[in-house]
Amino acid sequence: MLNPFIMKLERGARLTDEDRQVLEEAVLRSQHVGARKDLIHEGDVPDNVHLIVKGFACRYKTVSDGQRQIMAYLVPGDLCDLHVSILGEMDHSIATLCPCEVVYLPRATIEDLTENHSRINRALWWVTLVDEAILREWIVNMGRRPADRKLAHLLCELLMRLQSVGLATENSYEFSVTQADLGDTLGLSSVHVNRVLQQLRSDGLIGLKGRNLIINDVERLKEFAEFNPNYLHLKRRERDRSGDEAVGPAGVRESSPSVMDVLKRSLADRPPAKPE
Amino acid sequence: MLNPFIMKLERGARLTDEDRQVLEEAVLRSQHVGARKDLIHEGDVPDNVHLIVKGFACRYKTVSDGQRQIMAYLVPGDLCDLHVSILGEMDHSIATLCPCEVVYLPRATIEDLTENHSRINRALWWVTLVDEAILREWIVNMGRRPADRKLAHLLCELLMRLQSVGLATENSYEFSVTQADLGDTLGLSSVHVNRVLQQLRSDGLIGLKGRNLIINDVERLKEFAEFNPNYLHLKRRERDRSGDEAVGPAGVRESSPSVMDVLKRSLADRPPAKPE
DNA sequence: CGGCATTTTGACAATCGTCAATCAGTGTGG
DNA sequence: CCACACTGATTGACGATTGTCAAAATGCCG
Repeated sequence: MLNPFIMKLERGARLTDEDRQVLEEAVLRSQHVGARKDLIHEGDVPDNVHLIVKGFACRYKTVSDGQRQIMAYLVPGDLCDLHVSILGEMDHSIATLCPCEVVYLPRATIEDLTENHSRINRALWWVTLVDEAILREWIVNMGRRPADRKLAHLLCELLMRLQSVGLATENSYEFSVTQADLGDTLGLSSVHVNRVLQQLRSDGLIGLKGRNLIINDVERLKEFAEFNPNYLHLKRRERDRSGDEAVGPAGVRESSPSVMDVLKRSLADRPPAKPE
Repeated sequence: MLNPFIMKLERGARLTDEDRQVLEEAVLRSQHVGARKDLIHEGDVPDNVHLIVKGFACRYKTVSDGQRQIMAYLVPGDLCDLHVSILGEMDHSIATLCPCEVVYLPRATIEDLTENHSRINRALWWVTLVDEAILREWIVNMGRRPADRKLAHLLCELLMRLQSVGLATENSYEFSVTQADLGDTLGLSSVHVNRVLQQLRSDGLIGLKGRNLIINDVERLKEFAEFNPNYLHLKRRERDRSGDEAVGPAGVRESSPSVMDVLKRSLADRPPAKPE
C-alpha cells in the first residue's frame, strides 16, 4: 500500500525519489490511539507533529454551554499541527473520532524536512493552503446550505479526499463517525442528522452497511450537494510545479546520504515517541 | 499615521528598519475602488497581490440559488491573494464591501519580499496562519452560536483586528457594512440581522451613529459573545521572535532617515500601478 | 427635490432543536 | 449461552429560531 502522506504531498509538488525515501523513513513508527482521545489540547505548545495514518481525527473547539464544533476532519495523510511554532500555542484541540494510527514526528524532523528539502517544504505549505480552502468551503456549507445538502457535501468531500490517498473506491469508503459527531461538524443536532441521513438513504442517494458508506450515484449526490471540487486543488498543474526547481541549488540533491544518516540517527536515538 | 500593513506584520515577526523601509516603498500607490466591486474572481490566476489600505473587502462564494456566503473580512493591512501561486487558480472571489483604497502589488515585488527578506517572509506566513485560525473561529461562530451572539462575536473580532492596526478606538470603529452583507457573513437573512441589531442596541450593548459603531461596554459584549481573542494571536511572544535576530545586523536601524528619500524617489520613478 | 439603496415592520411558514422514550448492536462476565 | 450494561440510532411531540414575502419608512446623494 502506498503511503497516504506521500500520495498527498505529491499533489502539492513534484518530489524526487530521495524526498519520498526521506518521507517513508520519517513515518515508520505509528502508535495506536483509541477513539475519542485528545491528541492536542487548546493552549498546548506541542513538541510533536502528528500525522494521521489510519482513522479519522478532527480539529474542534468547545463553547461555554458544553457544545462542540468540529472545524476540520483529519484523514490519513493529514498533518495536525505543522506550523504551530510560528503561531505559538494551539488555539483549538485535536481529537480522534475513531480508533486511529498516529505517527508522532519530532519537531526537529519536520524542521529538517522543511529546511533541507525545498520540494517537501513547498508541498507542506501547499497542504496548509488547501486546508485553508477547505475551511472556506465549510463556511459556505454551514452558512448557505440546508441540512441535507450540508451532509451530502461533506460526504462528497470525504469521498474525494479519501480517493486521493487511496482509501476510497469509486463510490464508497469506510466511515466510522458517529451521528453526534456529524452534528458537531455541521452545526446540527444529532437528531436532525439522523433524520437527514434517513432521508438521503430513502432517496437512494447513499447506503450504509455497518461502517461502510456507499454512494449509489456519485454524480447525483454531487449535483444535489452542489459539490465543486475545485477547492481541493487535486488536479496537478504543470505550470505550478515548474517553479519547484528554482527554490534551491540543484546540487543539494547530492547531500542526500547525509540526510538519511540524520534521520536514521534520530530514529535510532529516540525512544519510541509517546503521546503527551 | 502608521502603515496598517506594517503594524500588522510587526506582530508576526520582528522587523528591521530596512524591512519596514522596503515595505513602505512597496505600498506607496493605492487606487480607489468603489463599493461592491470584484477585485478578483473565482477562477482567476491573478498577477497582482492586493493589499487593502482603507475600507473593508471580503472573500466570498456564490451558491447556485444566487445566495452569497462571505468567508472572510479583509481590513486595512490585509493581503488578498498572497499565496495563490502555490495553489494555482482562485477558488473564491474577493470584492469590496465599501469604497476602498487598494494597493496592487506586482507578484515580482512579493517574490522579492519573501525571498530576500526572511523576517518579512516569516511575517507573511504568520498572517496566513492567523487567517486560517480566523476561519476556524468563524466555523464555530456559524455552527454553535445563536444569531445575536454570532453578530456580537463578529463585532468583537473586528474591534480587536482594527485596534491592532490603529483603526479603532478603545470601543468604536467605522463600520460601513450593509445589513445584507452581515447576513451573507453570518449565514442569516438580512431581516434577521436587522432584528438582532435592534436587540443589541436596545440592550445597550452597542450603538450606531451613521457608519460609526460604538460598543458601550466592551467587556459585556465580549462576555455575551463568549469572545476569546486567543485565535487572533495578537500577543507578541518573546519566544517566537527570538529567532529573528539571527538574520541581519541590528545596525540597520540607523538607515531610517533615508526612508523618506526612498519614498520620494519611488513616487517619482514608478508609473502608478494599475488594476489588471 | 427625486431616485435609489438600505433599513424597518408585520404576518406567516419552514427548518431545526429539545426532550424523552424506545430500539438495536456490541461486548462482558457469569 | 444468556443477562446485563453501554453506546449509538431511531422515533414522536412540541417549541424556538430563523427565513420569506411584501410593504412602508428612512436615509443618502446628486
